[in-house]
Amino acid sequence: MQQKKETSSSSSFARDAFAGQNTSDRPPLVGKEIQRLRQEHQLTLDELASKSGVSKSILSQIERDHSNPTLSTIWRISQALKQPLVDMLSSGEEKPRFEHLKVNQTPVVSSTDGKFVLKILGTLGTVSTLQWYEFKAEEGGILESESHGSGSLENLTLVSGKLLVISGAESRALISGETLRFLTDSPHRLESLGPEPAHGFMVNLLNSNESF
Amino acid sequence: MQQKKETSSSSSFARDAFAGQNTSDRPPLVGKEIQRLRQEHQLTLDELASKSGVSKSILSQIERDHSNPTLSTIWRISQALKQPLVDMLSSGEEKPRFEHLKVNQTPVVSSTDGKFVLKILGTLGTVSTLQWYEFKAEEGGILESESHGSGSLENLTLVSGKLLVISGAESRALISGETLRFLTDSPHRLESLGPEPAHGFMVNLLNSNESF
DNA sequence: AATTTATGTTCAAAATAATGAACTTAAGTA
DNA sequence: TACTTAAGTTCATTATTTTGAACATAAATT
Repeated sequence: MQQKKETSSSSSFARDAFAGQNTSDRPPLVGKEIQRLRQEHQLTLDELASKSGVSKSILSQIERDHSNPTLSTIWRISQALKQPLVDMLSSGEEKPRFEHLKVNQTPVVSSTDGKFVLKILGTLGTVSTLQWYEFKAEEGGILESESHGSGSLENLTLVSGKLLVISGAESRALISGETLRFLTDSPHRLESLGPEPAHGFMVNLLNSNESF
Repeated sequence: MQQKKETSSSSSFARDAFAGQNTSDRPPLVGKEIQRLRQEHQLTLDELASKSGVSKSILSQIERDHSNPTLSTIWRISQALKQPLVDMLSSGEEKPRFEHLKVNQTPVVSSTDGKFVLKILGTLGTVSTLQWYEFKAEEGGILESESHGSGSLENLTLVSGKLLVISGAESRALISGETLRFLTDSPHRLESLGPEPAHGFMVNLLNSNESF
């Protein structure tokens, strides 16, 4: 340590090890994110320093990516900024922020007569436990479904039109604006009553616990 | 430098700053996790050292939580173990609970100017991990949201109108029929571009540290 | 303009993380 | 048993982070 680094502004850290954006082969650059959060919280370096217990000089350097902070340092900063440590680190990482599905990329299922159209808007869960849809059905359009498995739940909101929902032995008629939540552990059926087309959304929880 | 630490086995780091489990007021202890991963990969300290470029002595200390690694060190280790840096750090962290979520329980939320109306259609999950909405917004209607937490995902489908979505530094314009899936771990904003009112549907996954 | 005040940056020194070599310990083998 | 090999730990040294104080800069006040 007799051999000091040249000077902070030309530290080997920023120049050699971490220069440039975090294009996947370098540790994340947390500087910008920390600065953003600090300013969002309306804190000065002095204030953040006292809140976090990290000296203001190192804060200044970290924000400018002139230092390679220690785990404990990052952690103390994240605490002071009430930000999960993990978020702060991943903020610099390139994550797919948006996934934009154009009109023609949205999967569409329609009944054989074409009167009932179901657009699959999304799915979640490794074993497909959740799916949501938009549907449009002209008068007489029918969607028949098998059982989705024990405990499965369908949440249906009708935006416009009239709809008859039959599940098991029961049935309900829905009018515009209403929401129905029902079990789909048996075959069920949706039918547009018209005269105007039915339009709505569904969120389905598919229970895949095959443990019964 | 003249004043050396006593000896690594009684380093002030482990004893004072990081002793005990990570019960929320200390930086995460990554040692156990790194060791687990290394052994899972059937690597010796020497092998991991050469793969990661981190010296084996410091690896040994880090695994025993006798050192407070640098961001770049943790990162190089995570690369060698093919483990997302964030996962390695969060393994010891306690998961953020979401009691503090201010998502309104009221069925309908509207912006102050009344131009953006959000209908809460439903919720699922014991800790409110899933919510879905219908929204309608006339031209200029704006919905501002805080971060929903790390890993949170918003799935937005526009039925009609035009909508501008801004999340973090990025933004997208949506036209009728399109779907956008984006991360909501930072403040974000929806704006109806008009002239016709925007109408759509959202499914939000409010998740802690699931990697979707 | 001169002074204060607030904010951020740089500097020398101190603390500590990282390195490579030497040292243990244990397991296998002649 | 002695010898070798393999894996991990400790040691002395080197490289860096971190600190606190001094410095710079800009904005506000007298």
